[in-house]
Amino acid sequence: MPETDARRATPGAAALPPRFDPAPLESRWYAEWRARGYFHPSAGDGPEPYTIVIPPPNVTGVLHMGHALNNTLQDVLIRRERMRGRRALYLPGTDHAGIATQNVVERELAEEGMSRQDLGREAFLTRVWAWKEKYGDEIYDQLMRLGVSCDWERARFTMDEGLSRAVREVFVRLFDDGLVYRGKYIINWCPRCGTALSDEEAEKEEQAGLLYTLRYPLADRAGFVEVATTRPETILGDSGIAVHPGDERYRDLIGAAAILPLVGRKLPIVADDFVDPEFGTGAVKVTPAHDPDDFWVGDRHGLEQINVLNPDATMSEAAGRFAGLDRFAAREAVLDALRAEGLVVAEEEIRHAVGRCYRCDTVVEPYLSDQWFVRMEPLARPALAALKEGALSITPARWEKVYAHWLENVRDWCISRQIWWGHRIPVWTCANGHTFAAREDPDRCPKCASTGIEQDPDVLDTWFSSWLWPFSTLGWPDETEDLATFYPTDTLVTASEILFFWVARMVMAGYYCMGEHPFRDVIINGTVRDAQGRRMSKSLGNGIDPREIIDEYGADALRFTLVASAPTGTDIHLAAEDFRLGRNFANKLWNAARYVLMNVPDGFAAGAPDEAGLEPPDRWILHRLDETSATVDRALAAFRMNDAAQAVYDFLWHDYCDWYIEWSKPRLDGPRGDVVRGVLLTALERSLRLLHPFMPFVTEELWQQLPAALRDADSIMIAPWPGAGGWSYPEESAAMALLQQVIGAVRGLRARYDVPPGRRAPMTIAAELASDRATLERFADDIARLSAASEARVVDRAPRGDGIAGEGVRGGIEIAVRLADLVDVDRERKRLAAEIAGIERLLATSRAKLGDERFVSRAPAEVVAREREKAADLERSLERLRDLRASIEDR
RNA sequence: GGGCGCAUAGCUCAGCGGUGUAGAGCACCUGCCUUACAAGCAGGGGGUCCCUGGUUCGAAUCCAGGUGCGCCCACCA
Repeated sequence: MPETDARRATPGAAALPPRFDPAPLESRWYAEWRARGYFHPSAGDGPEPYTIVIPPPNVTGVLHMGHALNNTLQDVLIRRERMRGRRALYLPGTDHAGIATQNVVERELAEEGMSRQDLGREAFLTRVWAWKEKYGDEIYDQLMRLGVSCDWERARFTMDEGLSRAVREVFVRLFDDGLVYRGKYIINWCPRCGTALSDEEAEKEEQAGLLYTLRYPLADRAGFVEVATTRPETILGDSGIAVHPGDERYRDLIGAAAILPLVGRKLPIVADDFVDPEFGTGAVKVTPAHDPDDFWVGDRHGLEQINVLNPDATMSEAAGRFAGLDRFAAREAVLDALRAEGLVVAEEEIRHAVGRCYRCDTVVEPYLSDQWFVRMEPLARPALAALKEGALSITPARWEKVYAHWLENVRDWCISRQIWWGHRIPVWTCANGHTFAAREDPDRCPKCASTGIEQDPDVLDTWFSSWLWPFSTLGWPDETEDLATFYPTDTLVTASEILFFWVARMVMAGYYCMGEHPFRDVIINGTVRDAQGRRMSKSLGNGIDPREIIDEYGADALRFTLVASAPTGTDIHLAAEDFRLGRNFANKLWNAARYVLMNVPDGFAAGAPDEAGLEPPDRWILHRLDETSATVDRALAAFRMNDAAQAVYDFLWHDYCDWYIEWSKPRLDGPRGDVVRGVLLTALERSLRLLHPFMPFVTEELWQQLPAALRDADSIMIAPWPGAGGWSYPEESAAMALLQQVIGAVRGLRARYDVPPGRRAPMTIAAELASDRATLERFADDIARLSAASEARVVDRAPRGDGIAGEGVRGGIEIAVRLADLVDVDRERKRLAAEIAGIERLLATSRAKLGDERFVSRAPAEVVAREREKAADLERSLERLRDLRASIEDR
């Protein structure tokens, strides 16, 4: 840029290129903040703490948009509280993600032609740990690029020594309290992963299937009974038939028996309320080992449990001649055999829910096996009470109902998994059959001192460590200073999918272990979807990689766009180009700062502006700044991060840049130049602080360029959060609003009559009120300059006739311009006709309203008064337009 | 089968403690390289506020029913 004017050649301005380039400053500032220890609050005595624990991403995880949104929201809250002077702890970590991680390593092994069984348990675990050491921290690097201010010195992993101790401690406590039990139950079995899944991990999916009606002969008499099934292969495990006790059709059969085809087993016919007489034939085959309902029916009626499946979903020995077949092959084989005997009487297409493994999508099998469970009901009680007593809130509030409903109907939690990677269940059995849980690995049985002890081979569900996350990460079960300082945590931000998996269970664990809620507020963030509204997924290939967005537009752009794009809890639909919103805003801010810095001479004595020297535009922008700051505070208190982001955006772009900077231009060289400089700097500095939680990098970089006297900290990160500046100037604000309206009207007129930008026509502004006139006269030059008029003359009555076009600004104020030769008369005639018709229409509506006795008598007086004003305004406009039409026709 | 949410401009969404001619961003059109920013500036076009009914002086907004879409829960073989 030309540096002809020495005053403008400041070091600050010279350092800023006209285009904002985020990459270099992001890495520089992140390293700097970290090195200075800003992320690491101290425990013990000190200011009020504020804590957020991260929802730990899987160690196998790669940063996706969901993480980016979730962690940005948390960082916004954390950075603001830090600026407010609280000891803000954002505690990061990762989850060992049992099945997911084991799958990754098993896949690696498979490529080498090996299985985990080939390696053996010890060697396999060594290998998983090696994988974790190598790749486990990658997600941290990705989070750092987002700019999140996590305390990396406190990062935890769910299989850390400390967290493993916490897991043991809780398990043993639950065990000793009788809340852990082992039972033979129907669980969801994933044949591919070879493990049990909790109910939450088995995702139900509606799909098309066939419902077969099968005919079973009766045992001791002629005839048959018909039953329906979608899984014919399971008939091999049938051990009874159930009908509804009140079902007339089957009354005689209760107590009798049927014969299971292909097998010949005798099936007692029992009566049970669970049967829906309306569905199918009203008779149900009972397969206690392969269906959860049937399990309970069998339990009530003492029916045999016959497991016809192997863990890999091939048919077991119990399946007789079908043994060894895969379950789906067996289904066809059984059907063929039944058809051969004429026992398949109907096949019907239906839609039904099929469970699938949430990790690998394999169809899960209801499967009878020995598993460990946690009794949930006693744990759920305080978690439910917390909500009702207000110790816990969920935003958006509608999720509170969902949370409560789940807790009220909570089922026991299957916590054992038949995999190797995870916390091994701390239960041992001795040679004499004693079973016990222990905090430390024992070498003998505590009851009989037998040394022949064996540990349960299974590991715990991954969530059994993550439900302890808010306190295990702070050192529990030890009474650490961290725990005393930072627990309970304050805000938990997470996705709705894990409300039950994780959030509800954390609340339970919080009360059970700590006697206190683990966090005060739960924020449910929405799902980031693609432009078509589809969930971003690997298989669809429609995901937007946050790292690519950071590379292209910068972390600030990514953060701002995500936060500003949707209200809390609402899904966000985004295409990659949409992130230009944030990129453009960062660039706008950058250039606004460039402008200010270019116009602030070296050594400018910056300080709070002296109120006495302030003119209306100065007061207006400071007034707006205070309003914005209040809006941001209100929005953040209600966890409406999008509204807060939007408020700062609107202020900076539309108030500060569009108007105040433009006002400032001619004044900088005038006698009040330094006042304007002071206001420019003050407003910029404060809005940088307001924006910092959302866009940490660009705000820090620009803030550092400001005169040192304005900054009372080494970094904007630890600068105070802006409160009210005490700038309340409603009158000046109203005056400025009037000017903006007038300028808008003049610009509109010019555009409407195609006045070329070079042509500076004179405008006349008529204002009836003397006070309005005074304001307009005072700023006539600004009006002319900002609307590209050659002159703005202020009068009390608009001139009429002689081709003068007008534009009403509002009651009593009008803009007039002599059309002279500027206008195509024909076109203008048409335009006028349309406008007159429009106004006549509005006037008719308004008059009808005012003529309606019911409106006048029943509506509030002020509403009626406003309606009268409106009608009067319309009448005035109409009169004006008719005059104009007449004067055009004259020509 | 229950529960919850959504339906407003071509797209993504505000507005919905009731009141003047329903807003923003993107996209589109017109004119501007005005020395902070063309990643910008100024102006503009574009909407039976899903449908039906009700309450009211007045409904995008409140109520009821319907339709469509989405999510969650659930043992219909």
